[in-house]
Order: sequence, then C-alpha cells, then structure tokens
Amino acid sequence: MTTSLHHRAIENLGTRIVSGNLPAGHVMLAEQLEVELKVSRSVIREAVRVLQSLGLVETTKRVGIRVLPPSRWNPFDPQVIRWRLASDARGAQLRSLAELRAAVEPAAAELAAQNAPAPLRLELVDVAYAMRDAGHNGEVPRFLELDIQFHSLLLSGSGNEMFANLMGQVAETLTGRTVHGLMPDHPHEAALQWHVDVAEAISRGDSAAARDASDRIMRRTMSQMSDTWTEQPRVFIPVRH
Amino acid sequence: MTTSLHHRAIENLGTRIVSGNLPAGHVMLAEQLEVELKVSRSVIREAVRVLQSLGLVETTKRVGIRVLPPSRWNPFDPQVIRWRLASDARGAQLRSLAELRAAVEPAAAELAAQNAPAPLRLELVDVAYAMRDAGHNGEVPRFLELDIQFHSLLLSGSGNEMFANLMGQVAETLTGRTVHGLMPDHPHEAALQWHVDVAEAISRGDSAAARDASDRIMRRTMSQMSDTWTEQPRVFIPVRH
DNA sequence: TGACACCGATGTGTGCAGACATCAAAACTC
DNA sequence: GAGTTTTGATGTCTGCACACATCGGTGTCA
Repeated sequence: MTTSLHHRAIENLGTRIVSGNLPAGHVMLAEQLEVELKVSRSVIREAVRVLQSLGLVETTKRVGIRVLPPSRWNPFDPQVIRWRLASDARGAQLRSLAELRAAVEPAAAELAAQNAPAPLRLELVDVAYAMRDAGHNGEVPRFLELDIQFHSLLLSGSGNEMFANLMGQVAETLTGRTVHGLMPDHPHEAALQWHVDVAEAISRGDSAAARDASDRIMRRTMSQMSDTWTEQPRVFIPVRH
Repeated sequence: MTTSLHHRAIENLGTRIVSGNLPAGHVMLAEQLEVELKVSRSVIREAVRVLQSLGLVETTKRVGIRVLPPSRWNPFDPQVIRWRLASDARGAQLRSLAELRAAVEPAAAELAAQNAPAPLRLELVDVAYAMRDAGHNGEVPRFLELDIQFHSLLLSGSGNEMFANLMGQVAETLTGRTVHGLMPDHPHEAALQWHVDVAEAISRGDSAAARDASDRIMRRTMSQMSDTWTEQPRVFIPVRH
C-alpha cells in the first residue's frame, strides 16, 4: 500500500469533480461509491468529509452527496489548485495564480523593506547576484532554482504568513517544469538587474524602490506569459447580496 | 442538535489548536479524544481527517495525533482564518488580511477595467454613487452594506476566482463589528470620491486610473487602521530549500 | 565486557462490517 | 392545499482484524 485508502479516494473524487467529469449538481450515494471504489464505508465517509471542507460537495439526508459548482470551491486550497492544474482549466488556474502573484509580490517587497530581518536581507542580495551570474553564464537549471529561492525569500520576508504561503504551499507542490507556467524559463537581461534592484532596495529599507522594481519584474513576467494561456475564458462569480 | 457532532469536534479541536491551547508537538490519542469529547470513534476520525487536510495535525501509527506548528497550517482556509480571528492572534490575522486586500484590490480594479462584463460595471457605478450619498447623509449601516457590496463587485469583476473569493470567503465570515477591523466605520470625504473614481474608471475601461484610485483607497484604509493592530509581532516563516 | 544488529512484543492508526438513530424529501391523506 | 405518514439516505455507535512504527530484550561478535 503506497498511500492510504482515504487519500486515494479523495484524489479520485477530487480530480473527477474539478475536471468537470462529475458535473455540479451530480448526486452520488455513499453506498454506490463503496462498490465503485471498492472500499468500506468509513473510508468513503472520511473522504467525503474532506471534500466537504473544501467546498467540493455537500451532503443532504435523504438525497446523497451532491457535487457543488466551482463558485463554491475553495480556490486557495493547494489540493484544489493541483487538481485544477491537472484539468482542462489548467490555463485559467495558471493565470489566476500569476495574477495573484503579480499583485502580491510588489506589496511583499514593500513590506520586506520595512520589516524583514537582517539575515534575510543579506541572503536576498546574495541570491540576486548569484541569479544574475547564473543568467549571464547560461546556467538555466541553477537560475531556475535561485529564482524560486529569491521569490520565496521575498515573500516570507514580508512577515505576512499569507504572502509567505503563496510560494511556500502552492509553488512548492508544483515541482519541476510546472513552475514554468508561473515563471519565465530563461532570464531576461533587464529582469536580472531588476532582481538585484529589489534586493538592494530591501537591504537598505527603501520600500518605494523595492516595490517599483518588483512591479517591473511582475509586469514583464505577466506580458511574457500572457500568450501562454491564450484566451482562457474568464469566469465571473456572481456576488450574492 | 444544532450542528453535526463531527462539525462540533472540528470546531473544538480547531479553536484549541489555533489558539495555542494545544501547542505544536502535542500528541493526542484518538481514544482519549473519544472520552474527552464524548463522541464515538467515527466522529473523531472524520474530524481528524479534516484537520489533517487543513495542516493542523498529522497522524502517525504507534504515536498518535500530533499538533503541527503554525507554519504548516493553511493560512487561506476560511476556517483557519475564523479560528485565528477568535484567538490572541486576531490582530495579526486582521493585518494579514488587510495587507492581502490592499495588494489585491488595485490589481482587481485594473483587471475589472479590462474584463468586467457591462452590467457589473453599471452596478458598480450605481453602488459608488449610492455609497457617496449614504456617506454624506450619515447613514452608517447602509454605507457599510454598500461598501461591502462595492468591494465584492470589484473583486468578482476582475474575473479572477481567487480575487473574488477574498471577499466572498473572508469578509463574509466577518459579520457585524468584526468588519470594523477591516473597514473604517465612518466614511472619509476623499475616500467617497475615490470610490466613484474607481467605478467610473472601470466603467470606461481606464485600467490605470482604476488602479490608481483603488490604490489610494487602500493606502488610506491601511494608514487608518495601522494603529489598530499596534505592534503585533510579525512571524517570519523560514523558507526551506 | 561492551557495542551492535536483530527480532518479537506492544500499542496505535487504518480499514472493515453491521446495527440503530435521525431527519428531510416525498408520498399520502383529508 | 395543508397536514401527516412513510421512506430512504446520511449520521452515529460499536466490535473486530490488520498494518506497522517504536521500543526493549536477546543474541552475536569483537
């Protein structure tokens, strides 16, 4: 047994729901899931409880287990994000993540310039220069590794645990080339200098400069990636009064 | 019975863990929880499964149910947020949410100016003017209601489901006076005009102007509330390479 | 004698099967 | 149509078997 049964049940149902294979409104019965997944009732129940807490299903007596529409899902949950990245909505998920990152990183840079502990500032500067060297020397794998480290440091340096988790929880689960959807895979000359600018500004506590440089990086990244998720349909979640 | 047993168990354990009452590293036994909460094994097991998916605990055979440190918690989960708001870390949680909102809303305004459907733009303008009227007339409850509606519309108008969820999941849980921590309770004259500016800019598709006006609102809001969470200790989550 | 590898006892989560309780949708009665 | 009964699904409880990580004892070898 590689993973626990209930974990496999969660994966099975989660992927099917997020992919649209099990459409919103679809009703399942616990007993039916038992025979379909060939597991006992307790496994099904524990899996359903987790999916319920993610907003993927709801249970009603006398009805069964009903699949909820995407507007009810928790779009910040790492599992939901992973399932969406493996589905047809992959492009839309990458765009959402990129937009969130583009919004947050400049703010994180501003906060880091005000609050980050001294050792983190020093490490940030070191990594920025190492990035620049790696970029100039064409060491692509090393550059990618440093890039992730740089942005992780930046976000955690903000002292905001939600910012820190953006890279920490999300991009961490996206190993390897998946991150390429969020970051450019080969460095741009100006961007290399902008990373150094961000680090230096944070190092000297210049929050405005840190924000501006970070914003430049993000805007370039976005324009560089925008053609990747070509014309993914945007979904507008209605606001309930 | 108002709520289900497993839900009560989740609430009980969740609040105790997030409040620090059950410190990280503390190990519990399922059997012990049964007698303590006076519920059966299945209830405990389902509750533990949900807490596990939130990153609050981990289970190990031969050891028990171990409480995880805050760095492992999912800071975006609505339940975790609610539990933190009810704990000593309430100030830090409010600050984190406010910083996230301040980072996201200008970006959402920019996107809404580019992508929002026409009816939403019109509604946004209507709400902005209604807000201004309510503010001028000193109708505080109505103003607060319109304020929430305005920002909900703005975020969902971005077409980014993560942005849309910020108000939907977060501010929804902050009912009544809790909102006072996130929003000023009486309107400022300039801010009223800025809301109109945001709506008008989005209406005519001027993304830069929408972003600028929204940024002004956020900066004013942040400076207005920064003294509320006086000197909450910032927690820097270490980045693991 | 001491260090170390092995191995079985123990305790705990994991998974299973069956029973009864509860409650809301649906059918029924008036 | 309103109120009542029936029904069928989840909710809860319990006893059991199994998997497996940890601990401690035992044996071997230096």
